[in-house]
Order: sequence, then C-alpha cells, then structure tokens
Amino acid sequence: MTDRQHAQLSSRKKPKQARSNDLVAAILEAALQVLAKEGAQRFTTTRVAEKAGVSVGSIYQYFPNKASILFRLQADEWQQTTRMLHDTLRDVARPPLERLRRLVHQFVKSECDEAGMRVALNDAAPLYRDAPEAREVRAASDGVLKAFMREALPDATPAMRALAGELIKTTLSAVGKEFSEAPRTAREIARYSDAMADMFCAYLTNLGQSARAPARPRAGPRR
Amino acid sequence: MTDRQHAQLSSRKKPKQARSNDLVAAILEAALQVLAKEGAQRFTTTRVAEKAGVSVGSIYQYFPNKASILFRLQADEWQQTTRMLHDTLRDVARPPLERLRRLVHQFVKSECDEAGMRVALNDAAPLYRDAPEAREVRAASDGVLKAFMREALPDATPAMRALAGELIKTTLSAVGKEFSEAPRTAREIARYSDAMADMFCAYLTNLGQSARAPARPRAGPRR
Amino acid sequence: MTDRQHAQLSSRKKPKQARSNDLVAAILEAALQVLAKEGAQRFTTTRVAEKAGVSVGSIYQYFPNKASILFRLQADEWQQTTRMLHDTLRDVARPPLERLRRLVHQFVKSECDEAGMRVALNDAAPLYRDAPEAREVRAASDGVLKAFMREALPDATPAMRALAGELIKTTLSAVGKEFSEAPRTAREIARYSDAMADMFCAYLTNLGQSARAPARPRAGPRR
Amino acid sequence: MTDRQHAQLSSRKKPKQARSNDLVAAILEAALQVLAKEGAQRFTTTRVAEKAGVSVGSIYQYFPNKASILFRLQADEWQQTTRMLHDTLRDVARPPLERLRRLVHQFVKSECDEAGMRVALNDAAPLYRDAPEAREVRAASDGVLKAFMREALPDATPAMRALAGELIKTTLSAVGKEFSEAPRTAREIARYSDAMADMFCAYLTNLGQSARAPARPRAGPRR
DNA sequence: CATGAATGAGTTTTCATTCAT
DNA sequence: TATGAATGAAAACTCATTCAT
Repeated sequence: MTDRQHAQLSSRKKPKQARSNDLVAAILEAALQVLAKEGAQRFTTTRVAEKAGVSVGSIYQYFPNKASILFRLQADEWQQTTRMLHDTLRDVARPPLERLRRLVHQFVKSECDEAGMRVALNDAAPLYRDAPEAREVRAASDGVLKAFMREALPDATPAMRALAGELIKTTLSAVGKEFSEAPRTAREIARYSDAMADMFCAYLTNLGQSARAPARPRAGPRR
Repeated sequence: MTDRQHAQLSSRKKPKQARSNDLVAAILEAALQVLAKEGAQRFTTTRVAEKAGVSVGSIYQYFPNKASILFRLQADEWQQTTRMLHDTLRDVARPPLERLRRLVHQFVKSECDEAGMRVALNDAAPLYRDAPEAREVRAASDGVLKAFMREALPDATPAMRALAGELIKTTLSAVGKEFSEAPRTAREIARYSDAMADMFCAYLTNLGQSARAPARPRAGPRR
Repeated sequence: MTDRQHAQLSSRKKPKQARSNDLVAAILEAALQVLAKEGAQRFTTTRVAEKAGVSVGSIYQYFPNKASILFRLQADEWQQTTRMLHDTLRDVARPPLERLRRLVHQFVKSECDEAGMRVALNDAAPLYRDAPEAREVRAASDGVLKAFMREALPDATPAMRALAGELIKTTLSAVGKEFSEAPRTAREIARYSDAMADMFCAYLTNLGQSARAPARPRAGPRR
Repeated sequence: MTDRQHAQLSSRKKPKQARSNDLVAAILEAALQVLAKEGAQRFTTTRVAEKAGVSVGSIYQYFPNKASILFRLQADEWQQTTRMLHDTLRDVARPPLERLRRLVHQFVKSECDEAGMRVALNDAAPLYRDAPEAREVRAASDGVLKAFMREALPDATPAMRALAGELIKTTLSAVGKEFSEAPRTAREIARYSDAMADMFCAYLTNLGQSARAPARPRAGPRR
C-alpha cells in the first residue's frame, strides 16, 4: 500500500437544530437504501442525494466526504452491537455460558437482518477502515468482554483470558458476517447460532478445566 | 442489488501455446504486485499491463475483464488452500484432531504471509464474488472436509457433521482472514492458531461425546 | 473575451450607521487575512464570513458579489498609493528628482510589506480588473503626476511629458509588484529602489537636456 | 499561503510518434484559442478538448493536469522570448545600446501580439507559477543577459552589473506585460518602446560614466 | 437586518474497454 | 496476435448566491 488518504470522517458541523438533525437522518437513511439497493460499487454521493431528495451540496454540508457517510453508518451499527453486547453479557442473573449463547443468537440474527446492506457496507470498508476514528469505535466494547471473560474463566491467567476473548469476539464477528452473506431462514440462523455457541461453550468449559487442573491433558492434542 | 454485471470470469481462450502461458503468468504475477503495492482501489488494468511489460490489449486477449484477473488470483489462492486441506486432512497416519490442529497452523500462517496482497484481494472481492465460477471453486474442497468429519465424528448424524464441518471451515477462513489484517509475529500466529485449534478440538470432542451418549447434557447450556 | 460579467462592484448600500461601517470594516479585514493566508484560489465568501464572524448573508448585504470585496481591497490599496504619491511628489521643498527617489523607496517598501496578500490580490485581479469602477480609481492620481512632470521636465512638450510620466508610473507599479513577489530584506529593497530611482533620474535628466537642446543627440542610439 | 499543490507539469509521455505530436499540437493550439476567447477563468479541460476535437481522456494522456497545459503554453512563450534575447543581444556588429533598443521594440511588439491570450495566460499564472519547472525555464536566459551587461558596463563591478541587468530585465518584462494589456496601435507601440529604450540607455550611460569616474556625482540625487 | 442552510451547475480527473494499425 | 491511443461516462467535491425564517 502506498498512499491511502485519511481526510477526516467526523461530521462537518454539529447539528444543533432540528432541521439539521432531520437532514442528517434523511441522508443516512437514503445512504442505507442506496447501499442496499445498488451495492458499494454504485454508492455515490449523487445517488444518495437524489434518494434523500436533497442536493449534493447539502450532503457535503454535513459530511466531509463520501467515506464519512459510510463510516457513520458503520459506527451506528457498531454502537448497536456494543449495546447488545453490554445488555446481554452483563445480565448477572444468568450463568455466563447461557449469556454467551444468547449473544451469539442475537448477533447472528442481527447480522442476517438487512444482510444486503451489511455486505455492501463491508465492501465499502476499505474507504473508512484505516481511519483513526474507526479504531476508537471498535475498541469501545473491550471492557465488557474482559469482565465477562473473568466470570467465564475465573481460574485462567489474564493472558489466556485475553486470547480466548479475542478469539471468540473475532469468530463471532467474522463468522457472523460470512454466514449472513447468503440469505438464511430463521431455522438456519438458529441452528448455526447454536452450533457456534456450542463451539464457544465447549472451548470455554475445556479451558476452565485446564486452568483449574493444569496437569491433566486437554481435549485437543498438542502438536 | 439491482444490476451487478456478471460477465464471464473464465479465461477468454485456452492458452495452448507456451508463449500464451508465459503471458498469462506474467500478467497474474504483475497483478499480484500491483494489488500488494497499490491496493484494490488503485488496481487498474493499465497498471497491471505496465508492471507486466505488456500492453493493455494483451491483457484483454486473455482475460475478458478486470474482474476476471482478480478472480483468477483468488481462484489460485483457493486452489492452494484446497491442496493444503487435502494434504493435511487426509494424512491417516495421525489422529484427526492433530491433523486439524496442523491445518489451522498452516492456514493461519499462509494467510499472514503476503497479508497486504490478501487484504487487497479481499477488498476487491465485490468485483468477482457473485460470479457463478466463484461458487464452484469454493465448493471444491467439500469432499475432503466431509471425509474428515466422518473420521472426526463417526457417531454423529450426517446433518450434525455437515453443520460442524461448515462452521469449522467458515471459522478457519473468516477468522484467519481477519486475524491476518494486522501484522503479526510468528509467536502471535502460533499462539492464535493453537487457541483456534483448541476451540475446534474442544467442540469436536464434545460433539463426539454427545453423539455417543445423546442422553447426557452437553457442555453448553441450551436456551 | 466573450462574456465576462461586469455586475457592479460598488457597495450595495451606503452604510450610514456605525454598525454598518464596523461590519464592512470587519469584512474587509477578514478578507485581507483570508487572502494572505489562503491565497486567491481559496478566497471564498464563506471563508471571509467565517473569519469576520458574520454570516455570508451579511456579506451580500454590503457587497454585491465576491469580486466587489476584492475590488474594494484593491481600491483601498490604490488610495493609499495615491496618497503617498500626493504627499511625496508635491513636497515643493525638495528638488523633483529627490522627491521621485523618495517615492520609489516608499512605494517599493510598501509593496514588499504584506507581499503575500498583494500577490494574492493580484492573482484575483481577473475578477475585478475589467470593471469600469477600476479604471476610474486608477486614473485618480493622474493630476499629481502631471504636475510633477511639469516640474521635472519644464522644457518638454506635453506629449513627451505624458509619455515619460506614463512610463515611470507603469514601471514603478509593475516592477514594484514583480520585485515584491519574492521575499526581500530591507537592504535588498533599498538597493533595488535606488537602482530604479537611478534609472528614472537618468532618464528624466537626459530628457530635460534633450528638451532644452534638441539638436544634440541623446544618450541612447536611435533605430 | 497554506497548501498549494505542485503535482508535476511535465508531459506524461514522450510523444514519439507523429500522431502524438499532432495531437499535442492540436491540444496546445486549442488551449491557446480557449484562453484567448474565454479567458483564464473559463479555461477548462473540457473546453480545450471540445475545441481540439478530442476527448478529455486524450488530454490527460499527454498532460498530467490542467496546469501543465498552461505551463507548456507559457514555457513556449518564454522559449521564444529567450531566443529573441539571444539573437538580438549577441549581435556584436551593433553597439550594445542599439541592440538593447531593438530588443525593447521586438519584445513590446511581441507582447502586444495576441495580447488577449497573454493576459489570460498571465491570469492563469497562479496555477503553474510556483512549480520548480517554471523557475528553471525562467533562469534560461541569465547567461546572455550577463554577457550583454559586461559589454554595456565594462567598468562596473559585477554586483552593479547584476543589479542593473536584473532591473532592466524585470522592467522590460513587467512593463511590457502591463502595457500590452490595453489594445495598442503600431505607433503607440513604437513610441512607448522608444521611451523605454531611452530610459534604459540613459540609465546605462549614466552608470557607465559613474563607474569610470566614481568620484563625480551621478545624475540623480541621493537620499 | 441577520442568518446560514440549501442549491446545483461546474470542474478536474480516472479508467475499463475498444479497435485501427 | 500485439499494441496503446482514444474514448467518454462517471465520480467526488466546491462555491457563489439566494431566501425562508
């Protein structure tokens, strides 16, 4: 890679007035529709403006560039996911693994909703991925995950917990994304989510046992 | 999606002559370099031609369009992966889970090699992804995986095996891709691969036990 | 040139109130800063409004269009120059050529002050140059110059005086402008001004002699 | 000034073939016409392409950007001027001051030819002025001027000669430009050129005398 | 009077693909 | 077959000016 530019992705002006908020909302809504209907390749500011019923100029009044619209869309998605994570993983009334299973189901289902748009948003990722703002947003849910892993693996070392947490987070996110690229029925979603949850639970259960009795061999063979 | 074009991605002509093969090879080699150095965004036929030392016209002699070059690159990657899968998963001298662990290590390592090019190739996926040829290639290794799953889960139902196989395949592929997007040291790669293998092994071990004694509850809680 | 617009450059309304005068002053001050900091290319009404702390609308309350702001800036410059001309050239206590030398020094120095802004203002000239108002302003100092030339070349014909005056005025203005485009030290300015004054003085001295004794050949050869 | 970009102004490809040369010539010819007829403000690549009867793409095949077309036009002008300078100033058969007078006449006349285009080209100067290529071209005629000054002021110090040469060069160029901005008759041009030559000759004659007898006071008064 | 959101024509530049040589 | 010049649609983004509030 040589010279990818990273202008800025943040909003150009703080929308103080109701008017502005409406416009921003209209633009984002239109952007979602364009993304879903036309795909990332044909996602252009002109098309978004047209769909939103405003002029291109108005778009650039609120977004510094095209990437920032996509970034905003993605950030909103991430925020929802983060909220889901918080709500589900911190529900201390249920045992950890049950919470994890619920999370998997919720997450996979949400990925499959509006799948077309999500695929397109993903295709557009190169445009906003490397911006510093993006990194920030992605780190937002690290705390909750850490806390959950302490509950799920009380006897493991911090390093082990971090690795396992990282793996589960990445798997959930990446596999959820891949799975949602094809159209799925509710049944398929449920089965797949259960399988993924099974995998996570087996992994965590096993890790927990090894941590408590490190002398005994684990389920899997070592190289 | 409305009107994504699906011209054809297959080569325009069967290169029968040595010269043709050389040219195709030179083009593909150049394409890899352009992809790695310039990124998907700046991957243009002109740049590929320039790097390959041929004219744009020659490229269109052997590839019907730009997408087909990228597709061919991706297909070659998939072929290598498939070969790796074959070689590693059918090594009957070792127990199944050990083979799986080896596969994970090999695959993650290969993903991390030339990571820049792979990320770029992935960014370009929208251009070739939806073509029918792509689906074919991806289905190529299904047989080997099926055979492996029969060994690993001898008592499970075909449906269970298919689901578990699908999940493992997708996880390996999607998580490997995500993991390789950041630069990694050899140690990191080994640790992460072991974690992923641990997860797969725990999952399969658990599934195997449930299959043999379906009355007993599994490790993870059901909703 | 086909269709350059010559809207009007004069102020839209006579600012009678103190507030208006303040606003106009603030706008002009901001315009100068924008011109100096951003250059002619990036001189936009929005930027001026922002810097002045007023709305774009307010700018259009007092200036009919962007060109008129630039014109006003230039007119102010010309007015200062005219004042300098008046003050220096009419100082009857000193001999004419000494006054001219002083003028050159003063003018060149003033051109070099705020050179960045002046270059930018010059770059923007196409926007206001062809307007009739501009011609008027430039003719303002003709009287003083004429009077000075009568003193400096008492024996020359009016036509000769007019030509010489025109040449000196143009040289001072054009060369001063060109010289000030590069950053200059005080010493450089002084040396250059002296050289220019030497040239003017030699020219006028010579012309005066020819006028008095037209039979004798001039310093320069004729074609 | 903050961030003026200086891409490159040089030609994108060496035109080896007759075809290319024709095209480049057609583009430059069209550019001149657009500049003369529409002015710098309305000089757009689209208009040039249209006038030249080619596609915009073809323009960008031979010129990296709009500025480079203008730069090329200007460079060609400079080259002609430089040639004129060489041819006229090195004509040892004539006395130096006569050569200078001829140069002034030639230069002013050439400036007044195609004045409209030159004014427009000048208006466009901000687009190419600060590029390194431009500086090079402008320095091309320094040698000839230096040699001429040695002849014209044999007894002066190098510093004096440099200063006088610089002043004359700048005056000729800047005043010629300003003078040509208004439409002029052949008579006006001749009169003005003679006046300018008179000024230069008086200056040089005077300087020469001072150099030979530095004790005597010069024509002009010192501050 | 003041505001500043909205407009949309206009500009530069890129690039996949073709086709005459 | 090979070439690479030519095409021209398309895209991102700017900015002078207006006008409803």
